[in-house]
Amino acid sequence: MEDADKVFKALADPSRRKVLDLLAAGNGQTLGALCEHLDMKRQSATQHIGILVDANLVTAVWKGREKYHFINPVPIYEVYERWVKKFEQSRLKLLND
Amino acid sequence: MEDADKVFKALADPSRRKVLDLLAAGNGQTLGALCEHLDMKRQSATQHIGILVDANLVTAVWKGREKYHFINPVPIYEVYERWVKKFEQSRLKLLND
DNA sequence: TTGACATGCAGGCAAATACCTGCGTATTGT
DNA sequence: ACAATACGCAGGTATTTGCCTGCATGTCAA
Repeated sequence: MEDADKVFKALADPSRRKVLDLLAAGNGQTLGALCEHLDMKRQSATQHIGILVDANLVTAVWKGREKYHFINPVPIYEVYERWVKKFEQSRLKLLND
Repeated sequence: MEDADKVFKALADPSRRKVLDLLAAGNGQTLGALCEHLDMKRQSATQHIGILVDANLVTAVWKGREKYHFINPVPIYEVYERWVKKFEQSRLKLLND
């Protein structure tokens, strides 16, 4: 799968976007900590986070028996570079009309 | 479904992103014209475009028996406002390290 | 050392997705 | 008028998704 596809697919789910918001609010949280705010079983959350990691939006680091999660803002910025800037011109044009 | 969800889900498919690229290259194309560049039946393309219209990323206008399609860049900009700006800070921080 | 804790792994299932085919409808040009 | 054109609508199907349950594994603390 293409990179852009992984990123968009990862972002196309409210639970996964919530994980990003949770990490933006406090980076380096464990799976358990994240689960407290997600309305699903731990194993389901693991799958969602796996998709985020695969899209390179999140990095996971083991420390003992705990797994800490960190945001990686780079892919989301690349999406902006590729998909937002392109349409920015026509948006501004639209505002002038 | 939430607005952001519709937009992200719409963007989470390479064929639909291709439609946006096609319209960015030439706004106001008919379904038939778009289909020439999409590797699927017209009816399938219609479904994809329906999702783009529902996400308000594309507007369709009938003229006789032809249907013309136009990009609407606003939702994609709102996604930027909500999801890119937020992580911009941590990205710049990352670049400094 | 042993029990509690944090997480992984495998499999099952209902719903959503992304295609398809077949047919119907409105518009256009001859 | 009528055939070709541009498109919609309905339904069927294989695959993917998002959740679950049950069990296994590794780590920490008493």
